[in-house]
Amino acid sequence: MDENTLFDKLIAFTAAVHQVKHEMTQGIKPEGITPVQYSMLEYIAVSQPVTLSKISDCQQMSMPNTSREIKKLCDKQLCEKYDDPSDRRKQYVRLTGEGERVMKEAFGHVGARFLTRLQNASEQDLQEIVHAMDVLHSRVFYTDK
Amino acid sequence: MDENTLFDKLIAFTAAVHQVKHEMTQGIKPEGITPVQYSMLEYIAVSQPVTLSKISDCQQMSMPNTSREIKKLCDKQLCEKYDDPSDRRKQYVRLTGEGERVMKEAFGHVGARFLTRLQNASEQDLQEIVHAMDVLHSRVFYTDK
DNA sequence: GGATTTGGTTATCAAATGATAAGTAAATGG
DNA sequence: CCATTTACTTATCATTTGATAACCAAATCC
Repeated sequence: MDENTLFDKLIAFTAAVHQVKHEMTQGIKPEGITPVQYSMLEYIAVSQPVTLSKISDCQQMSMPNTSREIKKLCDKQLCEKYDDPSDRRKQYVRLTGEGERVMKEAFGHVGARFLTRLQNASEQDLQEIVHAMDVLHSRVFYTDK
Repeated sequence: MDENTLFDKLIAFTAAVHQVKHEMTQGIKPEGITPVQYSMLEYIAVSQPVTLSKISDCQQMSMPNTSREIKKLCDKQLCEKYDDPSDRRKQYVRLTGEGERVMKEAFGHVGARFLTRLQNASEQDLQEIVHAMDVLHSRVFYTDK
């Protein structure tokens, strides 16, 4: 396998995913939420409950800025903090009911848009697509570190 | 195929790609280039030559802002504009030699980081990965519209 | 050939984001 | 038990980004 071919494909592929995701999420962002906040909500939605430090790490933003943005999201009642009983320095963040609702709706819109791309795919095509995602997710785009 | 499973996987997958790409490109950004500018350079690198309107469309930023940022990149000698002889309103953008060099280096760093994720993959694994990218790129994450 | 559209520019403003310094309180480690 | 580290907060500032209005010149459209 030619290494450069692989790299070129990786670059092109990640760029494409990035762009399509960008298109898909255009206009769905809940009222009054900034892009960074949306991205945090998305991360919380799939990883909750999660500490501020973890959010800071994974979203690659400084703790002060993470703290500020989470505070804003809490003010908007989209998420809430609660103490870790075993370590009182730590605070976990989770979505509120409203936050769940908002993100569910956002994900629904994204889903609907993806659906238009998949509407003339056969059952077999879908199987293949799911398999491809599993392969790449587990082998290349894993995020645990 | 359960539609929700597919959506959940799509959401999780795009989030993972996004995050990994973010990690991969951390710290590689050439001196004095902002995130938006880097993203534009990346787009130009894989799509050149390309008009300002097209960049504006695909990067989903307004023409005034596109114009401003491209101007900055031209000032930095990373890209250059030239006229379309058949339509004198249009201007194409392409990387300069220096721009090519800078992006090649950036892509090289990203490639190297991906390599560490793939170092214990067999030839067969790599084939499978490339195939998976081809499937997803052509069926789900195509960007021509 | 005059109105409209297309492609792009300049200027300006507000908001979002990133970075830094300085602080608190709880846990951990000799 | 004192020093250090971890988890998080508050405040502040500069830069980036997004949005809008007003403009020019070339192309196109009746």
